[in-house]
Formats: sequence, structure tokens, C-alpha cells
Amino acid sequence: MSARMIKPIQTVTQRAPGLAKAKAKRTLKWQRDPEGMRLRILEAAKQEFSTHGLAGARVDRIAAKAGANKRMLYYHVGNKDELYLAVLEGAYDKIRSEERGLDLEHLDPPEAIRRLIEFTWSYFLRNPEFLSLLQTENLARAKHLKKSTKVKSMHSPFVEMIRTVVRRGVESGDFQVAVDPVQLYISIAALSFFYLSNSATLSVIFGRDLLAKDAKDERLAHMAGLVLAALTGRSAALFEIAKAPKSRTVVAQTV
Amino acid sequence: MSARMIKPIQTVTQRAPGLAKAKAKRTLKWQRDPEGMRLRILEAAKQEFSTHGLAGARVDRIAAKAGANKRMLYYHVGNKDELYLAVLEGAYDKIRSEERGLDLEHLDPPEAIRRLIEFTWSYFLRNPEFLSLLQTENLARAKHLKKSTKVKSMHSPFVEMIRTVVRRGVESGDFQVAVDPVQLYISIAALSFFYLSNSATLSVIFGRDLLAKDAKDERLAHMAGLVLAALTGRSAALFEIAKAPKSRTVVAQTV
DNA sequence: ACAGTATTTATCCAACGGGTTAATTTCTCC
DNA sequence: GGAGAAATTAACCCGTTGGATAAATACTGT
Repeated sequence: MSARMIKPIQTVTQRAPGLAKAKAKRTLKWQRDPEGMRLRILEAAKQEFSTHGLAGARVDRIAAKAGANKRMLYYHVGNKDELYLAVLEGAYDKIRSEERGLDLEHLDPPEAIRRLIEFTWSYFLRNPEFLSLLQTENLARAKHLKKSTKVKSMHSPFVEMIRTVVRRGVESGDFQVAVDPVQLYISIAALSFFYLSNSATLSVIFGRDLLAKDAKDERLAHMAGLVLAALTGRSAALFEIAKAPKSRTVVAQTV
Repeated sequence: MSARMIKPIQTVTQRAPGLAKAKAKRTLKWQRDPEGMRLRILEAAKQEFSTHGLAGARVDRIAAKAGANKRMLYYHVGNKDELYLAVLEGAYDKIRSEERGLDLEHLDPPEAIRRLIEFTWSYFLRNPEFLSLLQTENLARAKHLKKSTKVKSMHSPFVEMIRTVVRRGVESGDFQVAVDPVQLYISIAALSFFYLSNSATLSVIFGRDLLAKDAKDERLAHMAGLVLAALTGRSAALFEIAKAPKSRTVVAQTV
């Protein structure tokens, strides 16, 4: 998808009808494209791993989906586990990089938190494979992630970002408590993550489609209300907004 | 474990040394025990599925762990998927049954909510396989659960229980908002579930052991503070309680 | 234009894994 | 005490699967 499909020179069989096998010689059977190949493999692997889990993923299927020969996976990335780790690292890289662009520093603390919640929610919605990959990795007790050197480093800046927001909120009087940024982030992620990653079973259990448009809007409002109410101490006002039926537009409103 | 191990009459080879194969005839090779067998199979399957996921689980391993012949799984329960569903149903049955004993009706609304939070947290801590099973089922988009007739029914009473608590809380003035019970329950479950089910990756990422005793205490305090603060609107006071843990750096601090 | 290397394809295979078939053993009831 | 049913064991089947080996083809620099 991202990598332009160079290889498929399906024209191999496209031997002009009539001339038996004369000198149609200069029809390439395939083209080289290492980078593109690698990207296609990783993309295919991401899909496969996220839809089937680690053990359920099939190497052959990944190859097929990538339009590659199975051997290519081992040539360009490594065996199944290494492939999985590569995919996982890519996934973390992507979300953290987007988060970096949030620019929470320049926002009013409550607005910053709200923005973080909305971003997290929408990111998870837009990238369901990310959720699956994490679930799978946790099922494996993070055995792959532990081997990764890259991933460990890229999180402290993010935590500091949140810590600053909380500190500012407390100083300005917007927030009533100096909550631990890690706890706060985990909670924010949890509210979205669990709802989405477990939507299948929850929908069955509670007998309502949690992924319906209205349900999703409702959920976002609920989460924002919950967290902001806790931080600011103004439950009523904040939850009120959640109740607003259609006018989804109103996101925040100072009392 | 639960089923008394009847079968292992390993004495089969215990033929008294000396008498070739005379009439040591009356040494049983095995004993019948259908119910026990079934229980052992389900218990073994629960462990296997929760530690390896659906695709990663090995039927032979389950049989071995249950001290049974592989054939027994098919005889007493069914194929791999049916086995998985049986395990899942048992898991749901167990937690909902414990929840029924919570007796939230007779508690002060805030206390009831706190109790629900504490129960959920401790149940997840005590039954980590439950988390894995749910994760696995969600990875499979609840395809097994959808076939289950039993499970669907046993959840409405629980929702009603929460609904009542919320209503009482609003009427008494303890709670400032009449939050949707399903949303509330999902949030409460989410805060514990995500933290625990993703503790492996989160621990790596944030560089702290989230399962250490102190970390767990801190988490429980944080969750209770968050939810109750949001409902009652008294952030400061509630988060205060979180401060209790002696050593740990001050988690919450009134301004 | 060609030699050397990088990239890709074509096959193969041994172990595995879910499920089955058929024989054995235990138990129950008459 | 034995016949028929229930429970259990033993052995096998066969498609799948991760990975490997070897040959072919495309490029690159000289």
C-alpha cells in the first residue's frame, strides 16, 4: 500500500500472442526493490499478526499478502519472532511520534488533558491493529519487547510532557491534585483501550453494539467527563456536556 | 486440582517382582471417573489457553496436563474450539457468581462503588487467566461467545445492581451525576483490566515494575480516587486517601 | 559487456498438530 | 458371573507450517 508496487511485472506471461517464444526476451520477470519489499512485508505482517495473533499468524500468508516469496521474510527481516518484533517496534514508533505532535505544552491544562484523551481514543479507533499487537505481546509477557533496545528510550519524553501539564494545572488551580503522570496516562489509555479491544465480548455481554456511532460518541464524552471531573472536581458541569444529545460540538465549557 | 485424582493407578507396572505374569490380574490399569475427568480437562485447558492463546494452545499439552488421553477431550467436551468456549463460559460464570455476593445494595453508594472497584481489582489479580481468556476471545472477535446461549443472560442483573447504586447515590446527593451504569462498569473494569493485562509491556515501557507490591497498592488508590472523585466531585478529599501508602512518593497532593 | 553481488524464485522437508479409528478395560445390572 | 454399555487407551492419519537449500535473475561498477 505504502510501498509502490514495483515488482508485479505480471507481464511475464504477456508474451505477444502469435510469436511462439521468439525474442520476447526482454520482459523482466521481476524487479529489485529491497526497501519496498521490506515495507510491504512489514505491512502484511502487521495485518496478519493483528488479526491472528502470534501463533495464529501464518508466514505463508504474510508472504502472499506482501506479494513476495516466503524466503523474502527471512532475507529481509528474520524469522517469525523477529518479524513480529519489527512490526511491534514500528507500531510504537508510529503512535509515539504522533503523540509528540500534540503540543500539549501550549494548551490550557484541562484542554491539554482533554486533547490527550481525544487523541488516544481516535488513535486507537484509527489503528485497531495497534491494540491487537499489544494484546498479543502481553499474552507473550512482553518477551519480544524486552529484547528491543529502541522502544525503551522513546517513552520518557512523553511522560515528562504529561507531568508538566499536571504541574501547570495544579499551579493554576485548575487541578485539585498532583496526580502521578504515569498513573494518569495508564488510566487514560485504559479507558479507551479496554473499551475498544474488548468491544467484541462486551457487546455480546451487554447486548448493545459498542462500536455504533452513537455509542462511540457517548463513550468519548463519558471518558473525558470522568477524568476531567476527577482532576478538576467539577463533576456535574463536565458530565452535563456528556448528556447533550446531538450537539457533539461542545467539547468543553467552563462553569 | 479440584477433581480428586482417581485415575492415576500407576500401579499397573507395579507387578510384584518375581511372579512373571501369573495372576497379578486384579491390578486395575485405570478407573472410571467421567466427572472428575471433565473437570481436570477443563482446568488444564484453562491454563493452556490462558498461557498460550487459542492458536498457541496445544491439544496434546492439555491432555497431558489433565493426565488424560487426548481422545478424552473430544469424548467429554469437544474439539478445540468447543473446549475453549467451555472454558470461557466457566470463567464468566465464576466471576459473575462472585459479584453476585457483593451485596452492594446495602452499602452507602460511595462505599458500594469503592467496594466494586476493589473487588474487580482483586478478582483480576487473583485470576489472571480470566484476563488472558478475555483477551484471546476478543482477538477472535468473540466468535465463540456469540455461539453461547448461557453467557448472554447472566449479565443484566449485574447492570441493574449498579444502576440502583447510582440512582441511590444521586438521590442522596452523594453523586453529582447519573452516569450510565454500563459506561461506569466498563470504566471500572477498564482501569484494572488494562493495567494488569498490559502490565508486561507497560512495565518495559515505563521502566518500573507495575506488579510490585507498592505499585499495586498505589494503583488501587489511584483508581478509587479517580472514579469516586469524578462521581462525588470531591477530588482533593478522596485522592488524599491515596496518599496513605507510607514510602512511595506522594501520589496526590492537595493544593 | 561482463563479473560479481544482491535480490528473488522455486522446491523441498521433517516435525508438528488436530482429529480419528479401533481395540481394551472397567463397570453396572440382571 | 457375564453381557452390554460406558470410559479409556493406543496407534495412526494426513494436511499444515516454519524454515532451509539451491538455483535463477536483476543490477552495479568497471
